[in-house]
Amino acid sequence: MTEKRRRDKPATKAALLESARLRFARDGYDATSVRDVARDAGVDPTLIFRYFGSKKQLFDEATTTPAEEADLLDGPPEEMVARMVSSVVFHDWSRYGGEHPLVAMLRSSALPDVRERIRDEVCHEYVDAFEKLVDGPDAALRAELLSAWLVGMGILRSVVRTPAMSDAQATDLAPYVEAVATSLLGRPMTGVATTD
Amino acid sequence: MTEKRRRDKPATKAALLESARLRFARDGYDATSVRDVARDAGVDPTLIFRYFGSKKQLFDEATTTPAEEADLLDGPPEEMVARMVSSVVFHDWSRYGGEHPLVAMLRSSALPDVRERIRDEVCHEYVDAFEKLVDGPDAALRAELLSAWLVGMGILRSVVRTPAMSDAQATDLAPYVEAVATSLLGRPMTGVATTD
DNA sequence: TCACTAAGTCATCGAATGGTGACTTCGCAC
DNA sequence: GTGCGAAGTCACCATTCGATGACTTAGTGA
Repeated sequence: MTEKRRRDKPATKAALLESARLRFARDGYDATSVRDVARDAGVDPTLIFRYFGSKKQLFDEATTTPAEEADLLDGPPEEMVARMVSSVVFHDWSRYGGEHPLVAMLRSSALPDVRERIRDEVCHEYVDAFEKLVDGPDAALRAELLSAWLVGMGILRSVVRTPAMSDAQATDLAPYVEAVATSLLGRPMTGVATTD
Repeated sequence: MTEKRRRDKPATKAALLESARLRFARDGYDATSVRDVARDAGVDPTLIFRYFGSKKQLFDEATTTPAEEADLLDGPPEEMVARMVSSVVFHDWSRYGGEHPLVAMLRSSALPDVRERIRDEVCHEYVDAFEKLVDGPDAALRAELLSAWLVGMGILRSVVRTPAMSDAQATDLAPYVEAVATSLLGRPMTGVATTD
């Protein structure tokens, strides 16, 4: 990250985005200065304004999830919750400071549009998917209650670093994922995902 | 809050703490300036340093939960989870910007000692209490999984403002609280609390 | 080789930040 | 009333913040 780059705008932008992603995730928007980001990237701070316009626009660009991850909707429906748990809790998010981007973004949730982006992502990525699986009444509420569990697990594992959640493996959680998902969705779910 | 106070140190300190509590909860540590807090309290900014020493010490003093709330451990054990849900999700936290202090403090979780304080509070206030109720193996993990659900519910309701959770009443949640708590703790629990 | 353009640097701005010490004024005991 | 100590005010400091515009340098195509 610090090795000298020959003059190369795309590579410099990429380096800035990478540093920004990490800093903003780990320290939040306000605690991160453009000078910090530039120093991490080994780049002159003014390039941030040259390339992104402002600190806020750098933040926006750095924290929009790149939809890089394989779509979690693929695969057997009865494994969906297990797949989501695997993504939120067990995926390697070291590029985001060790937390799921959604969880990291909570640290910048004083910015009103960040709240909105979190809401959109939670709803579209998790609630909507769960809602279709609910068998019974209160589909929206039950889907949100399950989403809340995922968010909470991510937070307890990576932010709060509660002992049992920090040490847990996917197989440890499987039976409880199965039980709670089955209970909340009202249809049989399994706690293990075939793909990671 | 803005009405003139005759010279009264305790009242001035109290006003500063009240403003600080709200600002720090709503905007986080870094986005809150001592001048903001002082202005809200109708007080000269330098009094903050006079009375609290530094911004950080003001934060610490303002955000230590005053153990004011009735002890959640009182009451029938089978209602404990329902009581906790009622506290985290439905209690009026307007003094903290509308969020449970634990949830609000996540916004300042870039500060390492804040993380520790969150962990301590989650463990002592929720995990420990739940752990004693678990009937079966994995007591610690299952207690944390239930705590994670509470934290997630608080976040989805007050920070993310997901539609169903925002509109939900305690009675809407009761059957699901009962089912999930019973499932995770391995013993029959009830979803309604006799006291608020 | 040389000039032109894009990439990167430099000096600097004004505002805001946390923090300090000397000063003034209020309120109460006598 | 009058001191005197506490409560509150004022001027100010060093630093850092986001941001700007003029400048220099490197790479490339002709």
